[in-house]
Amino acid sequence: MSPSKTPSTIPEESETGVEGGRRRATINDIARLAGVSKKTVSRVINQSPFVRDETRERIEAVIAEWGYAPDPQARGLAFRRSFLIGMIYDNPNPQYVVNMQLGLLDGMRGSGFELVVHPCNRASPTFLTDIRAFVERQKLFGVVLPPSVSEDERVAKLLNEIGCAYIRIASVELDKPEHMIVGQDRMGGAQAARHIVELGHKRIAFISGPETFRSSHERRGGFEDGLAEAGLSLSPNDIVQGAYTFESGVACGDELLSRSPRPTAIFCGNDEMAAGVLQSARKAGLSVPQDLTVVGFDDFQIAQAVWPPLTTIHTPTREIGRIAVEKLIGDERREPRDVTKMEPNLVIRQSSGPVPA
Amino acid sequence: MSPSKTPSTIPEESETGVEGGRRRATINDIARLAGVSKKTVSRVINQSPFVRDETRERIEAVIAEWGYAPDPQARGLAFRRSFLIGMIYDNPNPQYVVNMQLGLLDGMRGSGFELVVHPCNRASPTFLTDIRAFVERQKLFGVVLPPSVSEDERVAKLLNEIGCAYIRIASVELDKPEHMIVGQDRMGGAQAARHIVELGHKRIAFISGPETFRSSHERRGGFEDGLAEAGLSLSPNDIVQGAYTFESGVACGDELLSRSPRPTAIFCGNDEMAAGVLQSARKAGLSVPQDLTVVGFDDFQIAQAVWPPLTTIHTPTREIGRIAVEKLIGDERREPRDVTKMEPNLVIRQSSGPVPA
DNA sequence: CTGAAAGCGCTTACAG
DNA sequence: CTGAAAGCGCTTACAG
Repeated sequence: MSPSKTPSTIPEESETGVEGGRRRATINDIARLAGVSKKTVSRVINQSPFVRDETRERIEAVIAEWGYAPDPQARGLAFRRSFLIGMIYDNPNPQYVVNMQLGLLDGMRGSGFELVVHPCNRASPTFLTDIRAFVERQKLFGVVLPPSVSEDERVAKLLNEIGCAYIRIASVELDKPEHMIVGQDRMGGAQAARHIVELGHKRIAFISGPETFRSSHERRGGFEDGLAEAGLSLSPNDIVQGAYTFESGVACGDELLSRSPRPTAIFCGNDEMAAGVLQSARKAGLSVPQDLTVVGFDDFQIAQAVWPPLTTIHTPTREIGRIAVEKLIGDERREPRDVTKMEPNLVIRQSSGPVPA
Repeated sequence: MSPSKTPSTIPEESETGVEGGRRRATINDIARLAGVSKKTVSRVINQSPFVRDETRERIEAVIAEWGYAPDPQARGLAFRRSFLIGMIYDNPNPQYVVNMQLGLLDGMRGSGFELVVHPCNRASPTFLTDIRAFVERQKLFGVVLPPSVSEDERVAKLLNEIGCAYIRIASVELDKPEHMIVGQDRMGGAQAARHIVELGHKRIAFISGPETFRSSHERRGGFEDGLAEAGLSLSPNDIVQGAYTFESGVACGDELLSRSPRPTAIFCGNDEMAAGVLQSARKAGLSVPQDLTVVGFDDFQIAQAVWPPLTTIHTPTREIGRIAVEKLIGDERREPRDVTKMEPNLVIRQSSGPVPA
């Protein structure tokens, strides 16, 4: 087909080179077999437009035949950037972490990128140093930051300084559009409020997440927005501070349910706390939803594992992860990189019902 | 201190090179600054004994001063092996996955290795091809296989063929000692049996995990061992097949509790199913532990989130992860690489109690 | 549209 | 105990 300077075989190949072959093909092998220079093969790999169609097709055929895939380490060394994407997170919820990882992997499937996970601790004295060492040493292509580390301005500043691409996943827009995926927790809070209002409740309480999570404020704010639409509002007394944990849900539930008159509906900042309230209600001898309506947020596994199954606000965590990666590795020329917004939605199960007569 | 052939500075360094420095030091910089060849620096990095103490100290001082860390990509390219460790898994439990990841990261802290996660699906037609491509392309240093993918002999065979180091985490020894970490689920099953027997139960049932998980068999076998110690045994009728899911726990609970006479104690293959049985008991109007004793396995988060909190068998997932990595990257000369065994242990909470009068 | 040279930051033989 | 040369598998200038 075309002259090749050396024999058209790969040294040491005893079998097919694909199945059970001893040595993987390199760019040199492909170049030789296709009768071109390695630079031209490189152009094909990197989708350069400056290759004649005929040449490209010939090279692509050889690549396919040999099952060649460029070595990410060599490519990374030359590019001065690896093909690794870091997930840096401090979210304590296993379900969230796993869903997010699956979403990120969805987004990089077939791209040649790999996911490197990096839990962190914002309270650690080496917090920023650790992240910097991780990113610089691995020459990460980019990082994805879920809440609450996504809300830390120091991290964003650091990443900008060292020139590392990043996506922040948060409940509000806290950075330039190209860096943001917004979960719109506020909208979810309003959905919960409308549902509770429609059921006729008036004595309504809210269990908030920790102050340090932006989502705590958004979910509360949205809830108040939704109540306001019906002319209702939350007094400071109606808001109790939890910690997004099951135990804190129990404690907050205990406090709210001991009041007189007690609330007929409680909206919780997440499912864990809602599950805690369910347990608190049981201890108090109250039936859900007959005596008390409980609404959660997130729609993680626990929402369906408790009894009764929780009415909650579903957040599309996995989809958010996929879109985050696509935004990170995506084709810059494809579209203006505006902020990406995701919508939560209400899932009605059995923990919510009409206000008791 | 010693002659250096070129000026003792790093080009382009405008600041300290550590904080806010523009360029990271390379092996060449260190060699020049220490007045040695890069090969000698390489010897220090790789802990070669053939370096004079004085030389080593001088080089180490320069390395520390500049905060130099070798580039993993360049090192990997030369070594023909990356510094990435893969976790290949198909375990459906988020808590297990996260705990295992944390354990693996514990084991690699400070080592320069990074963790690349790779969920897989044993039912996929490209299952083995995917794993092969992942391992070969990334030139993985090694992989850790938790259950149930750890139980797949095809994967072990593939890894052996392509010469990739691996550790299998399983409930029994299914490979050479150097490849195994054994969870000893059998022992845990026996612990559950002894606890139930001590409480005086005679009508005892077992809800098994899926046939495809080795742990299902081990947990049952251990449970039967423990019962046998007290002269008790399980008839085929006392064993119901679940699927390690909450829903399957509900279904199996429904079946067992509709029998007459019904069992007074149910041992479940994992916590998820035990939580399902709790829900089933509630539907049937039974109190736990007054009317029914329920015992789980794993001691994941859900064990404490349900009501009553579950008596269960704690498995040290995170520790197992740490030890798996240590075994993988550990110093070969340190010790004979025998099989590593981990012990589960009984955690008594409120779902178990004396047999009803 | 294509290629020869130099380089990314390390290590492996091979000498001494 | 130490070093100069060659190479790992790619890409970036620079030519043509």
